[in-house]
Amino acid sequence: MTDRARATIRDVATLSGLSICTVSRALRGLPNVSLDAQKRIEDAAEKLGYRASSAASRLAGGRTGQVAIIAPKATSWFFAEAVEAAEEVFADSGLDTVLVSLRGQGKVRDRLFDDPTEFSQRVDGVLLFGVNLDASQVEALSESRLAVASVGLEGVPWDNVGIDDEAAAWAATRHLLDLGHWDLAMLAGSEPSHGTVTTAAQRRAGFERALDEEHLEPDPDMMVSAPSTIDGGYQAMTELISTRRVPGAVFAGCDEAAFGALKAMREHGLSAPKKVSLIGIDDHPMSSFLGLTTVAQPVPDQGAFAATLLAERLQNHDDGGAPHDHRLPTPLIERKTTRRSRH
Amino acid sequence: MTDRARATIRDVATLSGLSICTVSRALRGLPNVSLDAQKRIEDAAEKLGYRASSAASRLAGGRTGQVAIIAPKATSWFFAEAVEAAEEVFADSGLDTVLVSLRGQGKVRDRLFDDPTEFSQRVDGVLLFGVNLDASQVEALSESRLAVASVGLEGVPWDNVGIDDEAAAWAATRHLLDLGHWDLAMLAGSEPSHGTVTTAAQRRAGFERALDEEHLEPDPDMMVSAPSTIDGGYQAMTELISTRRVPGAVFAGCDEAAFGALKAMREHGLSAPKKVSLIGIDDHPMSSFLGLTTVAQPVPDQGAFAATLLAERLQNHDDGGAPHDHRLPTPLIERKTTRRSRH
DNA sequence: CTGAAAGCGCTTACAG
DNA sequence: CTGAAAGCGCTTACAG
Repeated sequence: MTDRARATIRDVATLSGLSICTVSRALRGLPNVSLDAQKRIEDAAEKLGYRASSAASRLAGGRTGQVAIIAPKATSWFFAEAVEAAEEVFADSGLDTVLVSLRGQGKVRDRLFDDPTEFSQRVDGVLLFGVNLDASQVEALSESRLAVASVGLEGVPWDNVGIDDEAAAWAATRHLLDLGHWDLAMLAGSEPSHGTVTTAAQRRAGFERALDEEHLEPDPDMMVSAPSTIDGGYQAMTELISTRRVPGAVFAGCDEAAFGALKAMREHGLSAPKKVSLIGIDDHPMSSFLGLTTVAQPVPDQGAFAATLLAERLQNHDDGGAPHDHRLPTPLIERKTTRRSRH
Repeated sequence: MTDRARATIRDVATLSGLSICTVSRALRGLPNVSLDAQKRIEDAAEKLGYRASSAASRLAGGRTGQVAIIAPKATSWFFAEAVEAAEEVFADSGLDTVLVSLRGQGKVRDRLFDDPTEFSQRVDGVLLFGVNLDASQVEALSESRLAVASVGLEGVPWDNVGIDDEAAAWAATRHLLDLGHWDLAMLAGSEPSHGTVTTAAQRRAGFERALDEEHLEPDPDMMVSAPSTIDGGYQAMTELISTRRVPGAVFAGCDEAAFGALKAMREHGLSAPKKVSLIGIDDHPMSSFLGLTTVAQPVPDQGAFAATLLAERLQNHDDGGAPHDHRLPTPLIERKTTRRSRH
């Protein structure tokens, strides 16, 4: 193109009749600019369609106008939705978003986080999606000049947004118990479900707490570990049915595992809720299609909220007070795979 | 952090005993550098962990080291997978990827593409995913200094990767015909399926061509338009069954529509392939789970291939010859929703 | 409240 | 093949 030359700060200075440096101050909302100057500068900038060069600005020690979104995997339903929502918020805040997928590889993560300088050169802040860092990485990051926020982490020294996995699992189990089921099995995630190591463990804890409240002893045979995938759920449920026993109800640690379980049940002539009640967690887009009862987690909301917090910190030059851990609600959505026990 | 100062080009120059400008040339692979100098510079850069500042480099008129991935929507299965694959290729080529989601809104697209200067300031190239541009936007983009590549477009003056939608639809229909079905219905996409206006139309054309080859007249009643979503397929199939007639076989313009069709059939006591044979296109991750026969399109491959072409253009300073339109194969995957007609 | 000067780390002609 | 100089468009102290 044609790239008709963009207006520079010098053009704005000339047009407004003020110096470059006053323009710079005015446009960044810094103090020590008279009302009159401010107005003339804004008018000039507007008329010229001026937009600061991010490269020049960054080089001179200012902002890049960019944030990084870092996720273990961009293809999963969860991340795709959360990332899109976050990107939208950033775009509305005038920030470009750099996407960094860890591809599920710890080594990519470590290369990146062992030296946050890598980032601080190109972005103003990072939004972490379920990326588990070790203590020294957390420290390095929080001491960097970067603004940080995350989704689905625990005990981090920056703004975090997530759900209460333990409570969600408890609610799911509680639903089963309330329907009169006491012979419960759990398809428990055996690995980071959204990259967060703790998710699976917490969901298991919620399950156990609900049983405990009813003075029910969890049957080890009924706790089967399953990767948080359709196939994982399929394998686990198949194993349960064919080598152990058919429980009265099943709590799948995530919806995708529940889908697999559904398939395994069907293959064994069992159906939900007729023979077995089945509940999941997540409210995957396919869940309503399959009629799966589940405990929903708000996915775009988590991404958007965390992005908003990060954008605000950036706007306020990071003095937004102490970091906060936000837990979003997880409503139970009763559909067709659970019903009252006949016992 | 601590941000221990990064090595600059000056450090590399000092350590290697050469001038800044020779270092700059050497590191960018430009000619006019002696073998000896080249080696000393590379060693020094390596030892210092030197990486050029993208801001400085950009400001001085060089590269940004960034590419933009522009997609209508980051949440759909197709884009999530293709984008991730592309991001991976870019990362391996040392490029950061800026994610831009159009959120399905034409106005966001137009604001962006009516003035590509917007981009050229921050990225070296753009990868378009099914983003339909009008003629003047295409021209502006191709005349810009940006390298461009795309997935799923048609007749554009840059590298493009996609599938042959018409041929894929033909193959799907052919499969039905080969099974002895002649009473065919199509659930035809009524809108941009992946942002590309032409996808739906081409799939419809492929369907019609296959019928035509058998001298079958397409029955207008059996061509029902359906948004390319589960619900779209559900509504369309419901309408077909309840207000028209039950065909012998159904070709769904995409797998998600096929899922919805499956549900509608089930609700009407019909099952595939018992009463009706059903085939889709895409090979959505859920398709194997549901046993759907389909014509697969390679999704990560399309993203990765297009990204590779773009990265190569960038590497070769864009003199890679004339742009090429690549069509990837779409194999038929026979599963459980189609079978031989009993007529 | 305002501006002249220096400098951020590169690249681009231009000499040698 | 190599290097000194100018400049990219900003921001940051520092004077006024």
